[in-house]
Amino acid sequence: MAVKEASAVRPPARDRLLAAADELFYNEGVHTVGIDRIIEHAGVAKASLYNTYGSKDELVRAYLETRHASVTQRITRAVERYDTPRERLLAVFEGQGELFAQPDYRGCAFARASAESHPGDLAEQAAEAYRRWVRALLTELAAQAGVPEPEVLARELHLLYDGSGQSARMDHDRAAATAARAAAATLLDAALARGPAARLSG
Amino acid sequence: MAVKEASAVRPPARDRLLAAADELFYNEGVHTVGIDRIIEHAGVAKASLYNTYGSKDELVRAYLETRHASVTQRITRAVERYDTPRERLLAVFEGQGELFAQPDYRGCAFARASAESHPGDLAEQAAEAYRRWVRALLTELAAQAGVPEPEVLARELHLLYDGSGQSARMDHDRAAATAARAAAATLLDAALARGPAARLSG
DNA sequence: GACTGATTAGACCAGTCTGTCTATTATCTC
DNA sequence: GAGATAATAGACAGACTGGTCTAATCAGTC
Repeated sequence: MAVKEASAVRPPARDRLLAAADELFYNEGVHTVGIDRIIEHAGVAKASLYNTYGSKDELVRAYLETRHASVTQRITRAVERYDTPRERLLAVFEGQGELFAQPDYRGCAFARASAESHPGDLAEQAAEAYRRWVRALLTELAAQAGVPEPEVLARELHLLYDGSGQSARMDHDRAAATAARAAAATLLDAALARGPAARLSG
Repeated sequence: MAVKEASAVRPPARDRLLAAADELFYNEGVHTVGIDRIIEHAGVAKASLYNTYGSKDELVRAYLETRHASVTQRITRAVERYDTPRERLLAVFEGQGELFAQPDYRGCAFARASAESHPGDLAEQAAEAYRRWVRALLTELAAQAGVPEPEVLARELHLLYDGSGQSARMDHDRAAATAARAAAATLLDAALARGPAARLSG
């Protein structure tokens, strides 16, 4: 056995720091929460944070990457639960509803982080990547549903998606995703009624 | 003539401070912008700020009140431009489009300020008041349009309204309000088709 | 010119922030 | 036990924050 196998022996300090960052950054804001709060919450020395992540910015990046992976995975799984294109498209809002149902949901992490950041900042880049992912997913699912102009519908649905997140946060309305799903169904049906699918059925 | 008539002689320092606060707070964030930046931008001594507003918090309050008055006035005027209930309802999104068309639009001021603030904070209260105003307006206009359940439609339209603001900010898509208006028209028509108005016409 | 009152620039205070550094302690392999 | 490694607590630096205070300057009325 070698002296050490860095990849096999997982240092818990890194994970505890990330968990603490995730909780505090998300709940109280990236800007507001200081290094001292994080290392205290993680039970870790300050030097360990800087040995592990190098800077607060890098910790923020890791936090946002974790959020991105977690959210996209949840939405993807919700979509994969269904078979029909219509259900799969609407499932995006069901996945969003699952996010809202978490006990301490406080709004879209990227919208929050981006609102605190400067233009071109790390947080804004992460938010833009997330938005591109959502838009691409909605466009693809709209196309598979047979909508004549998938980009147009995807744009409208993205409005609902964003609005739903904001309403869940600011109105403390966890059923916002349900309303968004209903509105999305209406928009989808209207788009199909205007498109080639309507000609086939009519 | 008396020695001074405080209400007649308007001190420009107060207004210059408010203008500087409006510009800097909105563009760079309430938290990020410090007192020094504001007084420098306003061309005013620090003591004048504290003699006039008392604290940074009070300046933030004045800034948000100004924004509230300005935005609600713009939306109201857009609505009053039309006569038919349908046009008046959709005009809300036209007024929003006018906001987006401003050269340095950076998203809903209340969403931005609220994202930086703590729960129960001054900024969050202002954001909630603004949201209540929007929701009440949408509900009233939906009712006047003859929709059977105005609250339900208003909630969906509020999602579009919020999403539109967020898209305008984060996607730099100033035509977001146009997409929101189109989606709102679809939702309105669908709601009317389900309601008593449909029975009258069908 | 003298008085009043507002405004000015800027020093200053106490606190917070990120980040560095030192010195000590715990852990683990030999 | 010896030695290497990593984690620890915490002092410290430099920059920033909101806010107070002093002292000088300016305006307008008598």
